[in-house]
Amino acid sequence: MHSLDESLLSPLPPFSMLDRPQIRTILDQAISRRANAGETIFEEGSAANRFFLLLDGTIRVVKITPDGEQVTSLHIPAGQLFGIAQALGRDTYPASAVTASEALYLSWPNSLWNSFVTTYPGFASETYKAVGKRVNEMNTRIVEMSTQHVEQRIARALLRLINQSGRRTAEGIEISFPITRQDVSQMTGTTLHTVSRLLSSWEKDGLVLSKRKKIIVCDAHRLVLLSGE
Amino acid sequence: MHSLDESLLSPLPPFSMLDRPQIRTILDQAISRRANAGETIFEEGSAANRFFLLLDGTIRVVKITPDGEQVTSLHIPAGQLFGIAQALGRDTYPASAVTASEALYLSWPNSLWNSFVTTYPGFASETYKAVGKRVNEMNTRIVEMSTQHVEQRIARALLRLINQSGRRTAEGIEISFPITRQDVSQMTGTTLHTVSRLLSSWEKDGLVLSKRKKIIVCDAHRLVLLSGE
DNA sequence: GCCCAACTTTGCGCTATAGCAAACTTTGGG
DNA sequence: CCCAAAGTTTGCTATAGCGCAAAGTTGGGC
Repeated sequence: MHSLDESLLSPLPPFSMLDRPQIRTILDQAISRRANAGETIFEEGSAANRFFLLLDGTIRVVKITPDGEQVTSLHIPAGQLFGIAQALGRDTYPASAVTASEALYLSWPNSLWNSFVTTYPGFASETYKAVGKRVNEMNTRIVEMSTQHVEQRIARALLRLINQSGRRTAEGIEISFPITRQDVSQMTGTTLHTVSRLLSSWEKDGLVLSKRKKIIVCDAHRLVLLSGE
Repeated sequence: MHSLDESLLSPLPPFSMLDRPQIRTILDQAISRRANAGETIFEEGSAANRFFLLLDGTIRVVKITPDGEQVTSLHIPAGQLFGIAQALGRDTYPASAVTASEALYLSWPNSLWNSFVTTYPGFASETYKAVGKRVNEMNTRIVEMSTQHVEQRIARALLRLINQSGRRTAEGIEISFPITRQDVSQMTGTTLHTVSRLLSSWEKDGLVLSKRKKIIVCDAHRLVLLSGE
């Protein structure tokens, strides 16, 4: 495990107020790992004894129902903390974390959480801000699922994805990690069939462009209209 | 505004580790208010400059969609903190708080939040535990809405309500605040019509008993079965 | 005690979407 | 280069639950 550079962490909100020696200490306490796409980093319900920072890639936060269905509650882009059960006063992870693409991440034992919170200025507040954003996103999901049609929900899901982890290309904005119809259906509470039909018809209309495991939004503006403002 | 008794707060989790003089100080800084059923305590999006504790009654946490539809994301029973935007690093309330019944509550200016968190042992951790529980509840909602049918969702909603604020009566367990079909539909993402039909048929089967603005669960066990284990 | 507004019930038709099924396509590995 | 596995498309059918409409019921305020 070779030494990581301080510049990795210094631009990230939770650490932005710290000086290099502080970041050095934090890095030296971290374990760094790489994971292939589709690997599970931690499992729902298991003892939460570490917290994580995603350096590269995307993480899917997934819940599994008693009858085996998967529901994706959140996507975590690079640069964010995850698995922060401590911030929610929990000693067990509320959901599983699965890599959507190849990922690089750091982790620390929970025993360090308190010292991070108390000794590093800005860490606590930025963390709770992140929690707040996720709570907000979940809330939005609930509202959407209660009031909107599948078409609008899928449109919004795509918009959220390109917003959060879009990559500009010649044809439009591409979702920067592999994503299947199935994945989208798990994010929107539908079936892969419906997603497939919808994407096909959008592709005919030039709204999107999709290959296997890949979605490119060509006309974000019209998608916004479809999503119901 | 007469003085409140320390025994009001001492059994509540966020304050349970404090001694009477500490609670006295906290109480003396609080403003106490009463609200009728249906009153809005604070509005989604408005500046979050106070935080609250519900002493009596029930609060509905409500979001309103651009086209005026209401979605209830949470119910808060007596004894819990609410409007704790600070804990989520926000400076604006993420949803509106509406009283479901007559309510009694305390509130403090946000400027005191930090001192509460730092000077009162247990306050921070208990608060974040509460946040964690709510996050969990929201997650559950999302999973339910994604995978379950209306019947199951409504069954669960009722079970959750009697669990959280049920009152034992001769006929069964009664939801301890006035609740309409409309309210239930806003909690489950359906229409009042569907809720009405379902409640009627459940009443025929002896599962529930409902009057105007009142629901009593007679056979919780069979309701659990309906909810899909 | 009566009236009105707020709730509730119920019927009917419609449609968005799930469910099922089967064929097709892509891709990576042996 | 071919095969298997994973992902995608598409057609058909069934139906849950919504939207609309209209009539009933309840209870609080005057």
